[in-house]
Amino acid sequence: MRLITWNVNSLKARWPRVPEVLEAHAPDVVCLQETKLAADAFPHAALAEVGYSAVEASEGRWNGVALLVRDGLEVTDVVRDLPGGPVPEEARWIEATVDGVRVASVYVPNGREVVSEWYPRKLDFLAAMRDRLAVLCADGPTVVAGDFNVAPEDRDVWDMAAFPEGSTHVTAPERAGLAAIVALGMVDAQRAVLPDGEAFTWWDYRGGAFHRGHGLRIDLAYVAGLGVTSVTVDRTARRNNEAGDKPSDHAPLVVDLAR
DNA sequence: ATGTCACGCTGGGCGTGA
Repeated sequence: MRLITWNVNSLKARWPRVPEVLEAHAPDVVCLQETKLAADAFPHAALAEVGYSAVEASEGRWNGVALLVRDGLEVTDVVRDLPGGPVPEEARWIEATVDGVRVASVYVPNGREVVSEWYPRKLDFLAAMRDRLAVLCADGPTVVAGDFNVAPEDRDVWDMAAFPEGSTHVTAPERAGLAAIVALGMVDAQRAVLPDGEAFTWWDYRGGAFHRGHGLRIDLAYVAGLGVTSVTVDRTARRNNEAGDKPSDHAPLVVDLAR
C-alpha cells in the first residue's frame, strides 16, 4: 500500500497541485489535512475524474481532514472525530478501513503558545489519540498519518534557538505525547527507513525558509502491523510549478507499506 | 527582516490563524 500524508493548506487553493501529486505517485490512499472546506464544497466530482473517491470530516473555514482512496479499493467503517478528543467541534480526525488497513488522517491542534489555553488542549488531543490508537492497533494493521504539529526530536528542527522557552512544537510534554504512541508499538515510518539526518516536511512561507533549509519534521506517519519499505518527501510539491500554482507550506510525505 | 498565505466578510482592506 502506498500512502501519502499532506497538509494542503486549503484544498480549494491547492486544487491544481493535488492531481499533480496523485499522478506523480499513484497512491492508494491520501491523508489530507487543512482542507478548509465545508462538506458541501468538497470536490468529490473533480476527484472522481482523476480516479479517487473521498471521505471527509469538514468544518468550513478552518481545519478539515479527509481520506482520498484510489478507485477499486474498499472503504468501510468511517469514524469522524477523535473519540474522547477535547475539540469535537473542530474537524481534526477521520479514520476508515481502506483495503483492510485502518487508516487515520489527523490534524493535531497547533497549541500556539505554551502559556495559552490552546496548549493543554493540544496535550489532551495527543492523549486521546494514544487511547484511540491503542484500540485500533489491537484490532489489526493501523496507520495514523498527518500534521502532528510536534517535531519529535531536536534534529527534526532546523535551529532549536528559533524555539525559545514557551514555544510549542518542541516541548517535552508534546514529545511525550508522540513517545506514548511509539510505546504502543507503532513505528515512525520515516525514521524507520531514514535513521539519521534531517527530513523536514514543513517550511514557513516567510523569509525564504524553504530555500534556506529552515524546516521542521512535523508531518508524520506511525504504523503498526505493517512493514515500511520506503518513505520520501515530495519537495517538488513545495516549489512553485510551471503554471504558477502556489504550493502548500507542507510537502507530501510518501510512504510505502508492506503487509 | 514577523519578509507569506488563505480564509470570511464584503466588495478591498482588515482580523484571524498558521
